[in-house]
Amino acid sequence: MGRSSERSVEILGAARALFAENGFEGTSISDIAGAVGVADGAIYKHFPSKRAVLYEVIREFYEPVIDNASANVLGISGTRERLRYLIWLQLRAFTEQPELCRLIIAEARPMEDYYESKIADLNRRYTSLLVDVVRTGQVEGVFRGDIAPTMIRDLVYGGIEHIAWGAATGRSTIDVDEVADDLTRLVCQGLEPRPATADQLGVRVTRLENLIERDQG
Amino acid sequence: MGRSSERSVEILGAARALFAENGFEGTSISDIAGAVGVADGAIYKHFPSKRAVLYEVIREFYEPVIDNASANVLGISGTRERLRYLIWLQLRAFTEQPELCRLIIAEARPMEDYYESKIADLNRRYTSLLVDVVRTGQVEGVFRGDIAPTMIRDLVYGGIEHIAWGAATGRSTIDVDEVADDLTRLVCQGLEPRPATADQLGVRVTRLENLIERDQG
DNA sequence: TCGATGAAGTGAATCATACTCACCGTGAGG
DNA sequence: CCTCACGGTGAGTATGATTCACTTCATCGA
Repeated sequence: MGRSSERSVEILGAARALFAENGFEGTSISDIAGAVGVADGAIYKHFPSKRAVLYEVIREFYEPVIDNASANVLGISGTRERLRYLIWLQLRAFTEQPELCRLIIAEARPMEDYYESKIADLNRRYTSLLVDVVRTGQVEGVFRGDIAPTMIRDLVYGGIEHIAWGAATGRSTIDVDEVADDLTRLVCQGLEPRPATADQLGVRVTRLENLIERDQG
Repeated sequence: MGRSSERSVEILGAARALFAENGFEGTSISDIAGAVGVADGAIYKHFPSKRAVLYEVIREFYEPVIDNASANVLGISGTRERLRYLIWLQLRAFTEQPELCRLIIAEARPMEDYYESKIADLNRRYTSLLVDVVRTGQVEGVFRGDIAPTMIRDLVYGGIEHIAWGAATGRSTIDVDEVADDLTRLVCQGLEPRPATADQLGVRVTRLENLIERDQG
């Protein structure tokens, strides 16, 4: 068992490097076995499939990131600051671990069984941090309550993905702090509860006037 | 030439149906050839590769969508209304053509050469409609000018993708009009120019005071 | 009418690659 | 000393994209 788990670690290390370098499709089992220095069949003594190797590589990377995030958000006070932190974290992941992010988004997520995999579970756990922050904001009254927190989650993470994709694939760069500021500002302002304006009241008064006149007519 | 292009149309029709049903990976050249009633090799007399067939299937679907969108946005007055229209269009695409959307996002986009393909060009043309709308809004003063319109584009389309993904893959449903309203409201409110608040002015006054005191000190 | 041409079609061969399997060697425990 | 499970081997299988030598046949200039 000792030797076996060491070998597993070796395999995962080699796989991670190769996947990051050449992608999942671009890496063959032979490549991984060759890098470790064993025959192809040996890989299957440790993992049931190439895909399982990929998922395990991702899990090893992802899990500490999530633990770190969950541990830290709670230490931040203020809904806006928490939101900014989560946005900033994600943007930083894209710029500091572009290959792994690319791997997750472009190679793992499109797979048939992704949504039943451990990786999808990790992702749900991770993004639910933001859902909780938004929900708290709504309870505290700093955010409008008439919009689903899950929609904000999708908007933010989907948006970040698109914004940072160029950076993750090396076709452009982003300023993490600046983008985090812009996004946080936009979302927080967009979620602000609005006091009644004269315009809105005007519409409602007109409607009432029309109703009353109809009654009288 | 007549026969040839007819055959190409047949191939694309069969491919589209099969790709939509079983995905790109789940469809073999033999499947397509079989559906058309020719030998495998015949496909390669019309398309250089399986991937080229996919790109062409997508292009045929995508191009009219874009032409329709470009023709119609200009007929809509008001920045907010135009924005809502583009958001609504995209959400509707996800609910009405879920298989094609899935194909583009999960199978075409992760490919190596996607960003050099015609499909990526079409996408750029399509999403630039929204960039133009936002830019116009900034020029007219209904939107803040201190945020990149391309960021809004990424936020909106990335957000929509995540929001509608469950619907595109049949794991959930969305109310297109409601989501379009929510998103439009959020983005427009988030982009509203803000009049100076006492808080902001306070920061600036303090800064000036400090500068003056230093000069005097 | 007829031979030349080339587009469309054929299907077996090639190549790449994930995965299986029958067998091997070894070291720890009985 | 025996055995047996575990890690390892590498040839074999299956699948699927792509190639290619060859065939068919409609068109066309002579």
